[in-house]
Amino acid sequence: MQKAVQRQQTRDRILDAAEELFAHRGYEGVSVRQIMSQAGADVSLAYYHFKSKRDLFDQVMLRKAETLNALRLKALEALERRHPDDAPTIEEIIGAFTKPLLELLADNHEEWQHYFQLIAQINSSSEWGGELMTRYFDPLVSRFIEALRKALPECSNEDLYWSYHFLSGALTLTFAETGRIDNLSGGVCRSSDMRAINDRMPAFLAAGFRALADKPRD
Amino acid sequence: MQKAVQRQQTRDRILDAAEELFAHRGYEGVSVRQIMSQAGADVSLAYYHFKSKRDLFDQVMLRKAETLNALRLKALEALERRHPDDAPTIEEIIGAFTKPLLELLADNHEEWQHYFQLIAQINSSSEWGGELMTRYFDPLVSRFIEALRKALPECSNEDLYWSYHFLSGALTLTFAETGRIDNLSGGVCRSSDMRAINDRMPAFLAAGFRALADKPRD
DNA sequence: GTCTATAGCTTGATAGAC
DNA sequence: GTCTATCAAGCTATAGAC
Repeated sequence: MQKAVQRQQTRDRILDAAEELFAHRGYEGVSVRQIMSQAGADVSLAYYHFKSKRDLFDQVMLRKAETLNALRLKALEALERRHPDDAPTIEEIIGAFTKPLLELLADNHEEWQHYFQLIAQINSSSEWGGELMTRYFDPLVSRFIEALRKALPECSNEDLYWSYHFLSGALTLTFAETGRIDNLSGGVCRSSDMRAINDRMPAFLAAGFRALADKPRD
Repeated sequence: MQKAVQRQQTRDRILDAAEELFAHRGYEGVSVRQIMSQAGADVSLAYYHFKSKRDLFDQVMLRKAETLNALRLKALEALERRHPDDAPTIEEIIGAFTKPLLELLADNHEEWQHYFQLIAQINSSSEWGGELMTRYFDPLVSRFIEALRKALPECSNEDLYWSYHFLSGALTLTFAETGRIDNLSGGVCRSSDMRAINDRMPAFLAAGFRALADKPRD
């Protein structure tokens, strides 16, 4: 039993190191050697625990996606239970989508920050964005879009998907905490100010959804 | 004179090849050899025309940023000339920010698509996003934010900067054309449908700006 | 300005001892 | 399971002929 525990711990240390380095420098910007050096283990162990560098990357993506998707689904289902007859507001549904991220960051900032930085890069990558985001997140996203459809029955499918797409861009960039808004605003705003984000993002995006839903059809 | 022309042509071919490959696979995912092979020239020529791989990358970024910034400034100034006394609407200002991208894509799709894919990756990169986007785009962005401030005098500085930040995420992801919305929507929406984007993005984002500007202050 | 050739290093991945 | 040692390939960058 002790062996199995240690095995899992080593595996996790490798995944943690890979997550952080991939998040900062991208898949191609990091070598297996650098990952194992940060994990404090020998290079050959990477290939004992994982099939290849690419397999290691996939496991990094998958590990936290499962946790995040489960929390988001739980938040949405709790919201729907509170509205057995009517539909929740757009703000509430978007809140169920974003609140889990804020809570995970509040609990363990560094660890989840690395993951969200990684997701932001993948989402914007022309090579991997379409395939990987679809694989890891779209089943859950479809579930959220269903909820949004019920709350905006007059909204066309196209408007709904484009609205979600704009949301996705704003969300992933925001949680990447690149520091750009700090520079642009001369210090007035800070990338890491999760309270400022929570106060603004759902309202901003919900207004966008409504604007497209209410827009007169051509 | 002929020599100077050929020199410039070779330089441009190298920049074109670098732009396309960096856009698809990122800075670290591409070798100078691959770039020069695509450009149809010898590896050593890369180091004749550019100081290093990183210098080549910087020149790729700079070349089109200058064109794009100039067109955006022209669009904003033309808009302001049409409103000598009153302020333009938020939609019009956002339109002046996004229309140049659509026009450049309409004229020369492939070339500018590569550049926008590159920008999307840089913007979302935790390593480079803050620094490079600031360097290449923030002077112009500050000019746009000034115009938005005039159109939304009741809006706080913080709300303005955060609103622009959400805009930036939505915009760069959209023009990256990753194909994700094609997958998510089951083909209902297409990443490359610039008409659909032009019909929706300014309205979506303008509504977001107004929602934050009108939000009661705590 | 464009080539050949190569220095000096790092890469992903594996074989085999213990 | 964890090490040492290593391979073949690819990398950035430069020196020097023409």
